[in-house]
This record gives sequence, structure tokens and C-alpha cells, in this order.
Amino acid sequence: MTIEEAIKVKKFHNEFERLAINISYTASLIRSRHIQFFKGHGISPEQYNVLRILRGQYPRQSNVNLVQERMIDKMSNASRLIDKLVKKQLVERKQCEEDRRQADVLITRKGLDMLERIDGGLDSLNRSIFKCDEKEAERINEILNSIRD
Amino acid sequence: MTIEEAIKVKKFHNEFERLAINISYTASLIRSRHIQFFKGHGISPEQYNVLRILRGQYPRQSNVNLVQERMIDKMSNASRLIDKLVKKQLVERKQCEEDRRQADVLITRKGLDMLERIDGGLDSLNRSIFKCDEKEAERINEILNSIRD
DNA sequence: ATAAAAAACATGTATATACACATAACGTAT
DNA sequence: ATACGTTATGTGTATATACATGTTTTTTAT
Repeated sequence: MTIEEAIKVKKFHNEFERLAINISYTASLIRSRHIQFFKGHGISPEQYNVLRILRGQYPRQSNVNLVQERMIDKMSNASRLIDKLVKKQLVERKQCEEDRRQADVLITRKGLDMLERIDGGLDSLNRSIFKCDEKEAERINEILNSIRD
Repeated sequence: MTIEEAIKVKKFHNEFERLAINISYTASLIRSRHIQFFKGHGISPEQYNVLRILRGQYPRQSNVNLVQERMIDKMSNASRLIDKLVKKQLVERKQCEEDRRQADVLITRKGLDMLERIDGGLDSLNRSIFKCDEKEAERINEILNSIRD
């Protein structure tokens, strides 16, 4: 479906406006599918993203800054997302001894187990979202990388 | 910059996960730029999107449903966004006479003037966001249209 | 004509983002 | 040793999304 049909627009001012809206609309669709999926596991896509980052560091400690700069959406939220994950016992946070401004953050066994349960299904979901093969996906990835500032 | 560098990930499970994250990350960058831009006019990107839809119908009345189905992010928000715009006097809402469940929604003169002031700058902004020419943008648009379900 | 179903909209709650600001701890220059 | 700037984190407020639910009005079935 063209983006014009999807949001019932007759005409865009130019191809760049069309592209900005097309990318945003596609991201919104991806997000809907992910929300549905993660809901079955009691977390949000953003919380999953934090868990994924923490697993990438495991068994090393992470801190709030490290999580922040690896997040897909970057502005100022890591602290509260980590809060939520602590309440669900998927993550542990304690004051860092060497630098007491920092918070040591570590994914728990429970968190790691959850990610393991999630992995396969998420893989299938991501494959099913796009009507293209792996080669085409790679091509689009390269294009996106190249057009960003 | 590759998406791996941007969010400091060593490796994705496959090209489809990479693509989902790449699109989401790019959409997030676009959104940041748009927020900055629209802030200068006292509205949000979402509020702008509603105004744009209402202008597309003008001088016909719109209603909440029509706005909803034309929104980029579709879930359940038109009513409250219209609220905000009414408070800023950019939009008028009144009960529809023929079907009293519906709300007639119409962009005001003030709203139309604002859009006119915004148009040029937004055009330049959208052009400046992407490092590609119009031909390339068109190609990417076609690809995005084709890979969505 | 009346009851049931559906439609259009509003609203309450949880989640997350954007941004400003506050606080505590650290590093550095003197 | 002290003062000052910086860094790491937390928090308050406004905005928006996701979803369930409620209210009013219209439509449909009988």
C-alpha cells in the first residue's frame, strides 16, 4: 500500500516530506506489532530494549549513561525505565562503589531467562513484518545508513 | 553512520531485526528535528499533523473519525489533540446537527494562517534531514511502500 | 414500537517522551 | 584545602500513545 493510501493524502509537497512521513508511519506500524508481542511477556518495547542492552554488557555492570546512549530513542528516560524493570525484578540497581554518583545496573537471572524465552518469537515477528528477503533488507539498511546525517 | 555505530550494537540477530531498529531509529531522529521546528510555533508534530488534515478538508467540516483514520499514528488520540488545538483557537469544534454523536471540526483562520507561516520552513527542514536527492527519496518511498504488509 | 447492536466520541489509567531543573559526587585549578 | 565547574542521576511537568470503558445517539432487527 502506498503511503498516500495508508493515510489518505492526495499529494505531498515533495518527495522529502513524503519520505519523512513514510518512515514515521512504517516505524509506527513496527511499534504496534512489537507492543502486541511484548505485551504477552509483561513488558514494553522500550523496556525490552533496555534489557537487551544490559544483556549485551552482562556479566559486566552497566550504568544509566551507558544504557541511555545505546537506546533507540535517546532522550532522558533510562532512569525511569530501569525503575520499572527493578520493580519487576528483571534488573538490579545499586550505588557504584568507585564512583558513587553512578548506579550499577545488572540484569538478573530472571531477566536473562525472559530474554531467552522472547528471542525466538521476536525473530519470527521481525521476519514477518517485512515483505522482502534478507538480501533486500540488507540493501535497505545500507540506504538508511547512508541518508542519515 | 551505520545503525550499529549509532546505538553501539556489535551485531544484530539478522537483517530484519536490523531493519526494524534502523527504521525506528531514523523515525526518532526525524521526530527530534520536527519537535524542535514546531516548538518555534507553539505546537507539537502531532498537533501539526491534525491541522494539516483539517486544512485538507477545508472549507468542509471534518470529524474526529476522519482525523483519526488520516493520522500517522493511529491509536485513539484525535479527540484530545483536537482539544488542545481548540484551546489555542486554531480549530473550532461543535456538535454536528445531522448526527449528534459526531463533532464538526473546522480549522480557523488563525489555524490556516499558522500553517501558511509554517509551510516554507518545514519544506526546507524536510529537505535538509536527508542526505539524498529527490530521485533517491522517490526510490526509497517506493521500497517502503512495497515492503509494508 | 421497542430492544439490541453499533457508532462516535470522551475519559481514565498506564506507559513513554521532551525538557528543565535539582542534587550529590567527582575532578581540577589554585 | 577549597572553590568551581562538570558529571551522573533523579524528578517534576507537559505532551502523546495504548487500551479499556463509559455515554449518548443512531441504526437495525423483530
